[in-house]
Formats: sequence, structure tokens, C-alpha cells
Amino acid sequence: MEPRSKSIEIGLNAAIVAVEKLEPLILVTTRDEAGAGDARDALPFGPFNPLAHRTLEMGLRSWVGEQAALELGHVEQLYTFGDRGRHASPGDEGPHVVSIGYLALSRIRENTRATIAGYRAEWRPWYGYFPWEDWRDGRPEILGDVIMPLLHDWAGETPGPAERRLALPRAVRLKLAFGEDTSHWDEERVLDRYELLYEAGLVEEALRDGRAAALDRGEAPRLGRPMQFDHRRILATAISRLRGKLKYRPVVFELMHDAFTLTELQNTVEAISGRHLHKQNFRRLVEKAALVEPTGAVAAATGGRPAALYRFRREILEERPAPGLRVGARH
Amino acid sequence: MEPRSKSIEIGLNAAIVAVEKLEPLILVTTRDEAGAGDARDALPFGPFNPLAHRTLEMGLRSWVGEQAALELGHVEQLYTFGDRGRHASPGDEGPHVVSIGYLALSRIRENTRATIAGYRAEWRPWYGYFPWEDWRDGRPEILGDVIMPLLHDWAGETPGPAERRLALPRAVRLKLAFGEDTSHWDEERVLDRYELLYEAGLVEEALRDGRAAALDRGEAPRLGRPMQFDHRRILATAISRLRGKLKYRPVVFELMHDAFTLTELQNTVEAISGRHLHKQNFRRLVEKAALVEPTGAVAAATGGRPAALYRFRREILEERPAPGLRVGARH
DNA sequence: TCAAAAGTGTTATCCTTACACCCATGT
DNA sequence: ACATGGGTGTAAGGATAACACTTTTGA
Repeated sequence: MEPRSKSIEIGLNAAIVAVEKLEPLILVTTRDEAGAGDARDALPFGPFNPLAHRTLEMGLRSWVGEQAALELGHVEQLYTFGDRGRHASPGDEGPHVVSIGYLALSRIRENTRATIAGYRAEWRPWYGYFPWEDWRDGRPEILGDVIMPLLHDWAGETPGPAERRLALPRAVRLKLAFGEDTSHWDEERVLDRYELLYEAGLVEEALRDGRAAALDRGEAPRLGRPMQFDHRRILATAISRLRGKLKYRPVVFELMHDAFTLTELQNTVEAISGRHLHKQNFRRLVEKAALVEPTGAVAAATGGRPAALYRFRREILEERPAPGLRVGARH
Repeated sequence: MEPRSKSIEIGLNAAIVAVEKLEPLILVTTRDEAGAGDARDALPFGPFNPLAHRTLEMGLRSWVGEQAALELGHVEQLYTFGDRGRHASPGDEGPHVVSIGYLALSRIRENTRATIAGYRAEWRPWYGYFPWEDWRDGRPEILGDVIMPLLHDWAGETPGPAERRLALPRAVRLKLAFGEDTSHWDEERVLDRYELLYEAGLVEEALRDGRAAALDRGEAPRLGRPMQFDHRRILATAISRLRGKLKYRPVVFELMHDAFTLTELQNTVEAISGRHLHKQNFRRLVEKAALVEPTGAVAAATGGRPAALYRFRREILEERPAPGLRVGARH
């Protein structure tokens, strides 16, 4: 192994989001091997070739279009992940891969291709990876039963010298990310929470990366469905960003059909933000924001009074600087 | 030239910010050649070597520390810029450079080294690069006199087919970025504004990158001080981000001395956000946010009643989820 | 006629904005 | 005494969060 240089490759990773039947889904690839128990979900990945594509985003759109037969709506760069060890497998050789994470929104289409670059591709609910993030039916029990007790144990331990120089002590970080009681949950801190769980050795990725802290803890649970490499970190970043963006950009509509009922819209927002919203306040918000207009038609009744159908008012983009659904604190 | 592969290098670019005497400054390097008229300011740049540093941020801190003898406070990744043509010089050879932009905050120290990697280093006011962003004394005249008329001309032209497929027409983008009348200025849209000026061919970088639109326009002004490559885009991103971050994180204090008067704090916030703030409202904001506490001492009078000195209350980090100075719309 | 979902009206509270005024010091 | 910047009290308006109730359909 040479001391000073190592070749670098750039990869583009996309967290492609769609919503269907009240569930936010993301597109993942899995190795479709029979007996292999260690097959893990991965985000679709494509190399960046500066000769073929003028910009990073164009490179991304192009291979997603080719390989998954998907057209993407809103696309935004999230973060560039370059930590050594992110592709850690014992005795790592080969080039260092720096990957640039992207968030992309899409409507589900039947004809999503079933394989991407030889891997099986499928849509999976994102809360499978982050069960503690779904508060739509109240606080998930796993938080009180499993997560918080273990994190409090972890916060009680004495950190190593490297960690002690960081700005905030463990207990404080815990309080900020997960809230104290059941009330101070900030749905945008998805990444903060995942990183604490990682540091505390409560997700499988931490064990795999060989963190000593994790090994100490005999039968620690492995929370949520794991992913390959650091893809769950990228996904956590994507969820954080999308939950925030909802509030000042009309991005939800990229996940809706052309016509929808207000309840469907509310359900979609709730699915993404992982919280239950107050019906009237949500409706007033939508109305005041002038984000939608009635189509005149009504939805085929789904077991009650038929609902009026609406469409997105594209003109809002020209009228207001930050058109979004500033969904508030509680309810 | 080979068709399919081109080697890629990763560079880290830092927009290092400090504030002194009411001016936000950034650290730039300049070629110190006698007659060379084309020497342009550049952001400090360092390569990323994954063998030497475990994470990107550690790599950045390390070479800034070594080369500029600066200790950085808050550091945050901004965006990864990889467009082909960003290092455009006619007949481009050599590796493609992808650069990861960072925002870093620092207090000015006398002993900032005078050269970085052989280039002269100095602190320069950031409004030199973006004169239209400084609204502290009201709307800058250059906006009404020069910028808006030229941008309106540009918005009136018929765009090419590639641009027409983009979401928003020129006139709408203009309105969103620069506001309609003097009142709807959103100080966070620094990057949007710079990119419009670039597309309209009103900054030197656009001419240099050989945009046809720019050449058409005979004696177009070259607004603001130019920078090398796409560094001014990185700086615009940094300013946007910092102006936004002020509002929900106590980052200003990284730019202040340990003890300061409330007026100094207000001046610093005004310098960064480029706006004049209402005195009482600012003070009430600071008080309600519980961000500071009196030291008990008073400042040596500077031509009036002596001011009480305050210090940052670090405890706030543990108390509130989003401690910042939510400076409001006007005033 | 009853369950299920759609849809509305109103009030208390807090936060933001703006106003106008008083205080302590140096010259 | 007066200029200069420091420092405060209070009222009007708007946005938010919560309340409970009516309407329209299908089974």
C-alpha cells in the first residue's frame, strides 16, 4: 500500500421517494441471491463521468432514466459523504469512493424497471428503516420500550477523550435529538437521531463498521432495517431535508396525482412528516397559502361523503416567495 | 483525448468568514505577480487525501490550520460543485476537479499567515464581490441604476430551447430573486441572484466561461469583484447559508469577542444579513431568546453612555432546540 | 338510520411590529 | 447644556392552535 495517494472515484447516490397508500416509499436495490443472508438494501448508485454529462445533476437524471425507467421531478443535492471507512470491508483495497447524495421525487409508475444494473429494484416503505420516525399514530412504542432506556445508558457512560472535545455532552445531544418528554419531538432531526443510534451501537451498521462501543453491549438490538455502506445515513439526510422543504416549497405536489382530495393531500404530508395534523388547521393553511384550486369534480366516494377534487395552482410559484405548508408544532 | 474516462480529483474549498469593524470579511488568496492583470482572488483550496484524513471536514481543518495558522469554529459543508467547465480554460486538459465547498467561521487573528501555499492571503470585505447585497443603508443604488434595467432587458429576450424547458420563465425568476419593488428583498437568495446575473452575462465569470449571451451585449458592466473558477458561486452559497443559519443557530457568537455590547452584536448581525434592524426589537429578541447574559462590566464609552457588556450563554445549547436570532421581515 | 368521512365557524393566545420616550456619559 | 449613543414600556395587528359542530354520502 502506498503512503500518499489513492485513486478516488465519485459516485452519485439517489434517495428516490414516492408516496402510495399513505406510505412514503424509496427505491432500493437488493442482491437477489438465494441463500445469502447478508444481502442488504442499497440506494441506486451510478458513477459520474464528467465527459458524458455537463453537470452532476444531469448525470444523475440520465442514469436513473436509463436504468430505472423513471422520470424524476424535483432533484436536489444533499451532502457529500467521503468518510474513510464508509465502504469499510475488512482489508479494504481499491479506490476510495466519495459519494454525493441526492434527494429525488417521483410518482410511482407501474413500469419501474425490476432490475437496476443487475440488481433487483423495489419500492420499500421508508419507515422500515426508521421505525421510530413514524408518529402518525402517536409515539412509537419502541421509543419508550427500547430506544430511550438504551440511549440513556449510553449517555451515562464516560466518553473517550476524542469525543469529550466535541461541543456537547451525550446527554445534551440526546435531549436535543429525541426530545425530553413526549412533546418536544422535532421531526426534522432524522439524521441527528440516526447518528446517535449509530454511535450508541444500536444499528447494525455500527457493528459492521467495527465500533468497539457497539461490541461491548452483548445483546444490543439492531434497530430498523439496515442498508449497505452508509446509505441509511444518506436516506436519513433525505428525509430530514424533505420534511423541512415541505414547509416552504410546494414539493408535495410532485408526489400527488394531478387531482386529489384535501384529505389525500393531508395524508401525504402526514406520511412524510411522520406526524398527525389537525384537519381544520391543515385546510385553512392550504386555503390561505392559495396552493390549490378546485377542479369542480368530486372523488368517487370512499366510504363517506364524496370529497371535492383539487389541483395544484402552478401560478403560486410566481406569486409568493416561499409557498409551502408551514405545518405547525403539534396536531 | 480519450472518450470514456478522465481522472477525477477532489478539492476542498473554504469560504472562511470573520467580521471586523462592521464588515464581514473572507480570506482569499491572490497571485502576487507584478504586471499580471489577470490575477484573480480565489478561495483557499486544499486537496483531499483520504489516507491522511478520516473525514472530509478533518481534512479541511487540518490544511487550514497548517497553512493559514487559523483555528476554525463552526465548519459546515455547503455544496459539491462538479460542473464541467468550472475550471474552464480554453483547451482544457488535465484532471476534472470536483470541489466541495465549505463555510467556516473564524475570529480574526493578527497572525493569520500572509501566504497560503505560495499565494498571498488576505482578508477582503465580502460586499466587494456582491455590492448589491448590502442594504444596511437602504437599497444600493446600483440596483436601480444598473442591475434591474439590464436584467429586465434580459428577461425580455427569448430564451433558447434548452432554457424554455426549465420550470420558470426569466421574468418570474427575476421577480423571485430580486423582488418586485424595493420591499420584497429576501436576503437569503444570494446565490439565486448571482446565478441570474451570471446567466444574463453581467459578471465577468460569465464572459470568461464563454457564454454567447454575454458577448452579444457589447459594453455590459462587470458587476462586483470577480473570482477565479466558480469561487464566487461558492461564496454566494456561503453567504446564503450563513444568513439563514443565523436565524436558528447561535453562530454569530463565533464571530464575536468573548464580551460584547448589544450594539456590537446587532452590528454584526446586520453586517452579515446586509439589513438594518430595529433596535428595540433586536434587543427584545436577544433577551427572549436568552442567548446572552451580562458580564457586569461596561464598555469603555465610545462617545455616549457606556454600554453593558454581555457574553454568550452556552447553556442555551442545552435548553432550546433552535436557538438563533429570528430577525424579522423589515427594520 | 347509522357509520364514515367531508367540511365549517369561532375564540383565546402569543408573537411580531411599530410607536415614542427616558437615561448616562463626555465635551 | 447638549450631543451621542444606550436602554425601556406599551399598544395594535396578525398568525396559530385549539375548541365543537354540521353536512353528505353508502350500506
